[in-house]
Order: sequence, then C-alpha cells, then structure tokens
Amino acid sequence: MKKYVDVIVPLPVVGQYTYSLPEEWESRVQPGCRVIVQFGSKKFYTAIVTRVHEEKPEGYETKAISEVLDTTPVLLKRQYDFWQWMADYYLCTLGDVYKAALPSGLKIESETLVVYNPEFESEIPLPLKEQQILDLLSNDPEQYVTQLEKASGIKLLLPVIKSLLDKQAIRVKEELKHHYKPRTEARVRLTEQMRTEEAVRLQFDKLARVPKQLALWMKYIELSGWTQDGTELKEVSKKALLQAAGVSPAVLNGLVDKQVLEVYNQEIGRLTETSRQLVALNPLSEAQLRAYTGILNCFCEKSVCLLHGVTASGKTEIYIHLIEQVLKAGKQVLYLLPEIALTTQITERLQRVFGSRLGIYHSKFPDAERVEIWKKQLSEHDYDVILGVRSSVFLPFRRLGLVIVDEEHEATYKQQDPAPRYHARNAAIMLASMFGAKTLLGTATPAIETYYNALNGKYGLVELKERHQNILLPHVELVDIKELARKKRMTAQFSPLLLQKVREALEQKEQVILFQNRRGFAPMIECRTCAWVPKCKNCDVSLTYHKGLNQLTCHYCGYTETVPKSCPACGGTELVNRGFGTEKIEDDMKVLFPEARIARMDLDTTRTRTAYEKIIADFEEQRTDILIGTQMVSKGLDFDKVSVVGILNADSMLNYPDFRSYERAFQLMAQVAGRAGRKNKQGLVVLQTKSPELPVIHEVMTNDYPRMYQEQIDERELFHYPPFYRLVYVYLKHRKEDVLGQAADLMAAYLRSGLGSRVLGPDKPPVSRIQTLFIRKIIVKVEQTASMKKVRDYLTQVQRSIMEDERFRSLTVYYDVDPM
DNA sequence: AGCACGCCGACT
DNA sequence: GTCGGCGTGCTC
Repeated sequence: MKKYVDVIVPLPVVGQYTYSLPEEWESRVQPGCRVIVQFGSKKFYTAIVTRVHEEKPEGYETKAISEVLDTTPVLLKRQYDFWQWMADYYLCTLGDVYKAALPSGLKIESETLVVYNPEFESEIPLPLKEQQILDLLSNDPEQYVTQLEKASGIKLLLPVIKSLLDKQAIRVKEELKHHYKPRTEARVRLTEQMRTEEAVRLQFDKLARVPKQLALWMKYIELSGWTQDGTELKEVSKKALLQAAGVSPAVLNGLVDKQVLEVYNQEIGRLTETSRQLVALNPLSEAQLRAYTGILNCFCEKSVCLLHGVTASGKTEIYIHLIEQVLKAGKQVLYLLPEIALTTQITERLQRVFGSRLGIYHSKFPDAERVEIWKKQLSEHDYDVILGVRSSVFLPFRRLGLVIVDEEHEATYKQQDPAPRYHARNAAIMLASMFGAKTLLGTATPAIETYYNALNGKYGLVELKERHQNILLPHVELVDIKELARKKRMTAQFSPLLLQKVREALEQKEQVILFQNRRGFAPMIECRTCAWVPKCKNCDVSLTYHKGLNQLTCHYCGYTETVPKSCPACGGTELVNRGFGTEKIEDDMKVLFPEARIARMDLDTTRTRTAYEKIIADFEEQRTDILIGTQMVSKGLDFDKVSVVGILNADSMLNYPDFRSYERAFQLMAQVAGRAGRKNKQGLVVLQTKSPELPVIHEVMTNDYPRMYQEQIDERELFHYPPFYRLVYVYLKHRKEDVLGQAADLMAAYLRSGLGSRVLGPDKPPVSRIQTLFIRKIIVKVEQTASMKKVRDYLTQVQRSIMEDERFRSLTVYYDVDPM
C-alpha cells in the first residue's frame, strides 16, 4: 500500500499538506520527524510529519518528500498537542507555532542560487539591469539571489532574473542551507599498528634521535594515560597535546608520517559542563517553610498555585527546595524567568545547587547552542531542570513535573509581535496540565488576572508577608501635590515633606531613591489649576501633545484636536506641558542639596552594561546618596541602606494611555516602595499625587492588593470597554496586522473568560471557533473607511446578538485569562 | 512566506 | 499603447 504523510510547513498557512512517502523511507519516517518538502514551485522547507497514513488525497497529485532528516522524532506527542492548543488558543496557524518553537538550526530552508552560463553570448545589447547582473556573475559564477540583490541594489530583481533565464543566460537552482554544524575537535590517537604494548615500548627507542618527536610522543603517552596493562586510553585533543609538549604542528606531522599517531575529528558539544562544587540547600526559615508546605498542600488539590511573597522574602530558596523535591520523584522542572540579563544571581545560585542537571535556555544564546539543548532534551541524558525565558516552553520534555513562573506579572512573558502572540505564563500552565504537572506562579506583585484567579479559588494562594531577615515593610505617606501646588508650596516637583525627609535621611547618612516614571515624559498637557488632562472622546485615554502642530492626538485611534485656549473643567488659562524627565529632577536636586552625591539611572545613563553596573555598585557601596531613576530602580538588586523613597508623580503612570495603566502603576509603585527599609528601621515612602482619591492610591498606601477590573457582562460593559473596538478601528483604518492580532487576543480573552466546557457543552463549537468567526464578521462588515462611530455601532449590535446567545449567559468577564 | 495572476494609473 | 503599483488566491 502506498504511504502518505501529513506535514506542517513553517508558513502561516492553515491546515496541513499531504506528500507521498517513497517506499525506501517508509520504515524510517514517523510522526514528529523532520522532512524536506518542496512547497510551491521552487522553495524547499523543513516540514514536520504529524501523521503517516495510506489515504490517497483526491483532487490533486501529491509531491513526494525530498529528504528525511530524522530517524527519531524531534517533536514529541506532548509537544505536538501543545502546539495544537496554542494555534487554536492564540488564533494562528500551526506553522506559526512551529516557526516560534524550533531553533532555526533545525529548520533548514532552500535559497535560490543563480548560476552563470559562460556559453551565453548576446547578439543584441542587453538592458542595463540585466547586464549589471551578468557582470556581477562573471566575477563569481554562483550567487544567492539575496546576495545579488544587495550587490546590485536593484529592488525588483525577480523580473530581471526571469528575463535572463528566458534568454538562457543564467540557470537557477535551489540549495539547502545547513545552518547548524556540530562542533568538532581534532584529536590524536595511536594508529592501528601501534596499539600493542610491544610497539609502544619500541617506539621510545626509535625516536631517540629525534628529540622533539620523542618529547611529543612521551607527552602523548602521559596524557592518554597509557599503562602496560592495556587499559582504555583517554582521548587527547590535538591542541592540548601540542601545547603541553610545547612543539609545533610540524612535529606531530612527522609522527603522523611515520604512522605512529593519527589525527581524527570528534564531534563535541557546545554546552559547557559545569564542574562547579555543588553546595547543599540552605535551610528554610520558619516563614519560608510555612509557605513551602502551603504550596505542597495546595498542589494536592489544585494544579496552579500563586506564591504572593513580598520583595525580599526569599522566594528563590523556596523554589530550590521544591525543585529538589520534584527531582527526587524523577520528574523535570521548567523554571521560567522574564529576562536572564538581570538575574545572574539566580542562574549562579541554581548552578551551584544543581550543577550539570541544569540547562539554561536563552534567546540571546547562539542558535547552535539552542539546537544542542533541544537535542539533549530528546536524548537519554536530558537536563532535569531548564532555566529559561519565554520560548523555553517549547522545549521537548518527557517527565515534566513542575513549572515555576518567576515574576509572573512581567509583561515580557507576552509575545507581542510575530504570531503566535502567546503568553508564556498561560502557555506554561497549559503545558503543565498536559503533563499532569503543577505550576507555581511567584511574584511580589501579581498580575490582576492571576490574583483574581487565586482569590476565586481557581488557583491556590500562598502568601508570604514577612520579609527575610525581619526587614519591615515601609510606611507610606501620601502627599496631595495638587493642593500644595495651588497654595504655591511646591519647590519644583518636591513637596515640603519629601524635602524634609530627604534632608533627615542625608543627615543620618542614609540613602534616598527618587522615582519618576519615564512615561511621565510622554508629552501631555495639563491644567495648572485643576490638573485636568485632555482625553480622547472615543478611547478614554489621555491625548499626546505635539508641540510643533499645537495639536493633541490619540495614540490609539488617531483622533486629533487643537489645544484648547482654556481649561474646559475650570476655565483656567494655564495649560502647561507636563512630564518632567529625570534629568530635570537631577538638576533641581543638585541645587537643593549641593553637598549630596547624586546619581541618575535611566535609559540615557545606562547605555552600556558597565555603566549600569557602576551605578548600582556605587549606590550599593554608598558612594552615592541619592539615586534618581525610572522604573529601572524598581528591579534588580536589594539596596540595604535606603530609608526614603520618593514617588514624585504617581499620576504620570495612571494617565498612561493603556488599559492596564492602573495595574502597572500599582505594581511599579509597590516595587519601588519595596526598596525602602532596613534591617532595624522601617522605611518611608513619600507618595506624591494629584489624585489622592483614586482607589489605586489607597491600595498602594495600605498594600492592599487591587481587586478591580472584574466586570459582569452587561449591555454597557463588554463592548463599551474601549480596548477591543479601539484596536479593531486601528486595524480597519491602517490595516495593521499586528493590531488585528492584538484585537484577536483581546476578544479571545473576553469570550474565553470563565467559560468552561460546562457552559459550552460537547456539542457546541469550540470557543476559539466562535472568536474567529466573530472577528471575521466584524471585519467583513465594517468597511475600511469606517468611522469610530460606525465600529462602535456595529459592535453594539453584535453585542446584542451575543447577549441573546444562551451560551454567554452568566459570563464573567475580565481581561487576559488563562487556559481552561 | 513566496509567487503568479490580474487589474488600474503615469510614462517611454 | 505598456511598465509597474498592490490586491487576491494558492501552494499538497
């Protein structure tokens, strides 16, 4: 019976493609193997087999696969299930997931090679462009199209190539490019005839008159561990041998010529073995131990647990103990981190404990190294613990037992630009559930949706409120700077209280951090008297100020208006450009405290890594008194001598045009506040704001975690909630695919939230199907020229029809939720 | 993604 | 008249 294979191609095409499987490969190919296929008229791609069958497709002739790359699968069943889930959940194709998942070294593609035909001679003069290409080819008769494109500078090269091809001046061929090459090392061994005790012994005498060769020979015998009893010899690298013997390669060649030694190439891995001395686990403190057992209890009944532990409560140590526990049970652990750059402490700590059982997977690593980690995970000697960033959720696991998502709230877990636009935290939860494994989410400032899920019992919740080594949480002092500004009691942007506290801290030789969100620098205008900020009529976000045009523009929908002459709220005429950069703050502070040592940490002053590290080191070692910075000061190291933290303008964060601005503001403020406090003294946070009445301000003050943003679906809420229709509008107006992707995500989140199979029922279409149809419908319906009003009207209509759908009754909506 | 096909505006 | 813009559709 003739066999066929269904494959995934690394392209954004829906569905899979069927190729015929030549008989010779039938026994080798199985689901999960990579094969080379020709897709379209010329291009070759690395495709992945998902199914081997005998169903001859109807309606078209199948092509045969061109090459088989693997004898054992690189994509395991579990990973394929995960891919399918991701494609479905994030509304993209399997090809998109495939592209994101595999390191590029495992995805060879063909490139078109243009070959010069030396026999070609033209009777008539050729067009300029064609002649130019032929000239380039006469220097180097085989070149890639991309190469020629660059060299010639011709934008539309294809028609030129085609014309030359018709004239038979050139030929083209497709060539597969192998990116991945195993690293090899030249090694030295005894030749066949030398592998007897007799021969080795004789060789010493034979070389007596050639001192350099003798020295090399003796060194080899030493390094290879040769003994008379004929034990297995150690492998000796050529480089190491020559270096140890202190002779030139020519000496070795002499011995090779005499057929005493021979050189061979051995494949070696790029992954460096860490032969570090392993250390024992640190014992847990009482509070840590309570959290640890809390988590274990939690995992008895729930598959996800949130560890809400304040800054510096020692979460890492708890993770390490959990990992140890899972490893003892013979399972694997995936430890996700937002970015490895800032967390060398964590990698080093884990390496010290787990040594060579730990693998690190980072997108900044060379691709070849990532290929090797992938292959290692498929082998018998796979890593037990993987420490990695977002994309490591795709690595092949077989015995996954636990996933840890550290700093769970971090936005870098969300892939924004190319599809699949996945959230690694949510994807990891799904991955874990496919393995029957547990997920631990750790953070000091949970994302709202996570916290919501924890409060509702979908996730377990373990709180760790005590800081390590008994450092107290800081006291927060609120300052209404709107009121103070009216009374003209502000000095630049500092309240009298803040200045007084800074002065006191300096007198006590303590340190100060001043925090100003860089986003506050986004040009906005504001009424000096009542703090009114112009907002977009459609989107309810603050408008950005364009000085040159004297206009206000909405970043989301493009709505524009001229700057009003007076404030519509209070009639005041002083509308000021708002947003002070850290630079201005630095200058003002230097005037106010000329004796203090002041440093600034923002994007400008931390261009290089060394500059960044120097600022941190100076502050840690108290060579700086006041550190002024953007959100950078909220991350990274624990400063121990900080007694005062000033948040200069909380409103700049609250007014940022993003529907998550409140949540982000809370997280940032809580993190910055966490910098204040010392072993024996409670820290102080001076929180300056113009909107003291906002709940989020209260929440920061009381360290009461926000519980807002959950909404019941009703007529007003769902589609009048701006982000979705805003995004649809931007898509319609500018045809931006990425915006559509975001809209799709958002829409998916809306509809998926709280919906389980219980609600939908087995006979109902899957949720994502509804979403897709839904989005298609909207886009088809509203023409490109649609106004915001039209979009809104239409959405209201759709909303009504959804309301009438019984499947969506009793639906609780909140944004960006997790897999069911 | 690439590539072919097809349909309208400014140019030899 | 056509060269070249990009919109649409297809690839096993």
